[in-house]
Amino acid sequence: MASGHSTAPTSLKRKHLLATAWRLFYRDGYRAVGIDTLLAEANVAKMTLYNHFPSKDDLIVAVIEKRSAEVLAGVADAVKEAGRSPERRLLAVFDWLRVLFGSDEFNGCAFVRALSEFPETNHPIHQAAWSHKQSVRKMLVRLAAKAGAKDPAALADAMRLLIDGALVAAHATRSAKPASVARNAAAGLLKLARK
Amino acid sequence: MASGHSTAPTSLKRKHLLATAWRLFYRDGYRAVGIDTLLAEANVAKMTLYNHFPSKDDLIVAVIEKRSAEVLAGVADAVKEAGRSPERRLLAVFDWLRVLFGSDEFNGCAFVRALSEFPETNHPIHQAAWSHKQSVRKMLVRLAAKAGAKDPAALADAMRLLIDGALVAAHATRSAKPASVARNAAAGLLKLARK
DNA sequence: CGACAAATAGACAAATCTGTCTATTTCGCA
DNA sequence: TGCGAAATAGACAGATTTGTCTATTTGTCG
Repeated sequence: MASGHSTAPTSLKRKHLLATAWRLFYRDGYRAVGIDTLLAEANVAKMTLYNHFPSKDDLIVAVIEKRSAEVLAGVADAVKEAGRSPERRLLAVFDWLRVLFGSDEFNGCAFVRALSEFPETNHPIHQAAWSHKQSVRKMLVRLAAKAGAKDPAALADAMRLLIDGALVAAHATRSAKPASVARNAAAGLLKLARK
Repeated sequence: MASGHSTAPTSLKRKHLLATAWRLFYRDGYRAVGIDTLLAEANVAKMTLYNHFPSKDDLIVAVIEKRSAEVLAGVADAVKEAGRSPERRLLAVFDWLRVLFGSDEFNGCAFVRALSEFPETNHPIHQAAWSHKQSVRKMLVRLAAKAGAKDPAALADAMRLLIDGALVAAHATRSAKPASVARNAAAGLLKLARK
């Protein structure tokens, strides 16, 4: 095995390609951005791309998985910063959302948009995007359980609806308000779920 | 003005094009379906299409507006069939969703998918799709007010999040369960909103 | 320096995209 | 039957799509 640069997933070029692909795909759409545009923007040769990724679809899947890891880490951080109160920890997701919505680069949910652009359930990109939503759900179930919900899975399911709905609304309105709406609703549902 | 066939919005060819476009766009995606594919499927000449619609984007907008009218009428029907109870009328939206999710052709929310495929806020297609969501919101505000919510707009906003979240989840899972999850959550929120 | 892997530019394929144009035929209606 | 609009097939433009291939250069490390 070679050491310095290789086609391994640690390659610098690969990381650069992933970063550029994320930026363009998220800004304009997965289908809307062509390979040539990406290569020009990244200043990378075409064969380098196809050396690291078998196809554009594989690149998209890699971008989604990378983004998923970042989001999960970001939310976990927000939970950690929320302190010890189980209720505050559960609702920290919506604080994270509020910050996200306030960002200039925010352009909707990359995963919802992937599900939309590749509507076929069996499509690898669709599955990668949904896999992320399932990971979020798992986190929500844990937090809901610690917050005293009688049926943590049910509360997590409802919260997921609020989150995805807020992502859609914030995208279209360019406003952070849906984060507050969702947070208030989730707080109410938690109250009911504890009784 | 001519009578029988014309380029007026009542044209038979135009309706046929809209119906075929809806079917293909909704199944495979707005960008994914090319003009040639649509024309072949509809058995219509290219110049006929461009005689009725200035561009593909205009066609997509027309498809979305047509679908919006159908959805609003369908939901209104569901509300009417729900009887007199204001609470049941408000929650009728979720019964309509359950039926939608159970359909074999269901493939996610055409409007969420349009927002996703055309993420730019100013884009006419994006605006047409969001305009539908605003119409739904107006309906929800009215129903929420009659159901006794202290802040009908706030309840409607929360319900919209639940609805859009359910549409996304039902798309990815091919299940009608999100309709029940959303309905239960909405019923809980209504209870809280009445106090 | 020598060797080898990685990255490069760019041609190329074969298909597809939206939209335009023309010449012809079909169709409805008076 | 004949007028005029509507629809047709099909060529065409010009750009763009993903992916392959080759020949060359760059870069790194022993």
